[in-house]
Amino acid sequence: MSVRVRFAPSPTGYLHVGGLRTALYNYFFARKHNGKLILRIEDTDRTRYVEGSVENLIKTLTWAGIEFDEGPHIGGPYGPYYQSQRLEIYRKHADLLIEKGWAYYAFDTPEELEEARQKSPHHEFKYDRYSMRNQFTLGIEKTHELISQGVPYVIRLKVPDNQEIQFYDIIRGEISVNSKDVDDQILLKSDGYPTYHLANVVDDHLMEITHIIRGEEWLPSVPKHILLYNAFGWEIPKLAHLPLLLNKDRTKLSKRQGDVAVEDYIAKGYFPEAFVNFIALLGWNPSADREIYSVQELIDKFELEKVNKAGAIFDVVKLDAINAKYLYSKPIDELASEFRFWVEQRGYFNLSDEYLRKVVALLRERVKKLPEIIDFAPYMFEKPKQYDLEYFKKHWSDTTKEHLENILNLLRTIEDFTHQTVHDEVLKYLNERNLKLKEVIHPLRLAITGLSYGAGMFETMEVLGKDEVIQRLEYFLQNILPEIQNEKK
RNA sequence: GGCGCAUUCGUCUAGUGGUUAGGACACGGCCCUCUCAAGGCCGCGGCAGGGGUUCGAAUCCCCUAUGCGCUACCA
Repeated sequence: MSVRVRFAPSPTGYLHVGGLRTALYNYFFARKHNGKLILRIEDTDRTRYVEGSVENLIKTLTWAGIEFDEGPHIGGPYGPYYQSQRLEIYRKHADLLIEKGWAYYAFDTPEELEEARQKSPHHEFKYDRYSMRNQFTLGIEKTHELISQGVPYVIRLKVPDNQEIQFYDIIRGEISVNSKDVDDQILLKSDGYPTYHLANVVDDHLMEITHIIRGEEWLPSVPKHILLYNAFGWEIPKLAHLPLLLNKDRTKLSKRQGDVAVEDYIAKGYFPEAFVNFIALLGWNPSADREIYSVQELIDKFELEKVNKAGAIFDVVKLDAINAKYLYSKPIDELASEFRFWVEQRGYFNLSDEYLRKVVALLRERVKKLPEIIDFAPYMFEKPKQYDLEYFKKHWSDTTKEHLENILNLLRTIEDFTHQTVHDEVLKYLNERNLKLKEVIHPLRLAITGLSYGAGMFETMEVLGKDEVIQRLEYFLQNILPEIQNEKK
């Protein structure tokens, strides 16, 4: 039987990084086994629905390079792929469970249930079908009467009293739970929508899903699902419950402690390849002898059996390191055109492709993310607004001004303004006077960039160009120098 | 509270009875050097604890501890 897996998010806003990893593992698994990947939207909670989130989900998944074979955006033979459009199907199956005696009607209101919960000492509440308001306490006739009168009701799963429910998880192995610890789960809500438990079992079966790969938070409800599969007489898909992604303090990854939306990382300028690479390695590792893998390699090497059991902390430092590796190795032209987007977002237009290419080539090794170049080297985009005074104090001597003026004149004479020529000329000047490069290179850097750090100074000068360099030197010597020397006193 | 799952350097992990417990990121040092990076070399640092089983345990079993998840007419 060919592999069919699904990613089934809830349209509640953004794509959670944990969700992305789940989607990724499903994607890897599907591709590796030449199977199908299905996108199914679990929108059975109308109160949590966020307008436009499905489009956003698909957009973000696409950014990450995940392609679906079936889904709401592309259709497919097992649709509809919105659960909200499958209500009759769930209703029919719920009725079937009632008929077979696997489910029953209940009339307790949310308020009544809440009250019962409050009364129990330590969250010990479990639905008691022999004391609450349902078809067992009310009787069949009364039940039908209430239903025909239009009294709201839910359909609950009738969980057997004391039965050991066993199942096998590909990642965790044999797991066993006694049914006495399983609640009579609501399957069909009073608004006619199914709960997750009914909907996912029915859909996974009807959509012929062969492997359920999802987050660990679903592990405790597997017994309910097993009961449902058995009640319907259906085969249970293979199960694989992924470990959770955690905050630095090992709590479940949450909004409070950083960004959890994939969209946030897109906005920060991480590359999709790098982000996917990083996320994929949280909870699974093909060999551990390196950390950079292409998507194709991840697909080829992926094995559910090798996924870790314990949760993994989402560490941005590592993400940055991986992103930096991609930044150092991507083709310059590709980076340059992408860089234009970030540069323009910051309000810098009218920069040539060639200029952006040079800036990226010179500075990419000094930052973790492409847009960081703008903050790291603002002098590439505008004249210095301020000058590092500490840097000035450290490298300025009584003769520095004179040398800078001489070098400025020297630069004016250079026709071929490349880093090599400038370097040679400046060094010639220094050698003639028996001076070291350090005596002028820092003052030059300060005058031209305002900062104490940056790429090689001759390379920087070449990129900025002769006119700009001369302008900046002149401006510094005439306007800035008197000012800061004044301050110094 | 109940039930379930988990536990190898700070972090991500390799490891499936015999290894000096390996790698990467981070951190520290050195080299390179016009600064900052990058790169190279070196270093720091770990099997949660306790019992078993075994000639031998990070690996198998049990207990404890800790963490996490679930315990909704949310997914």
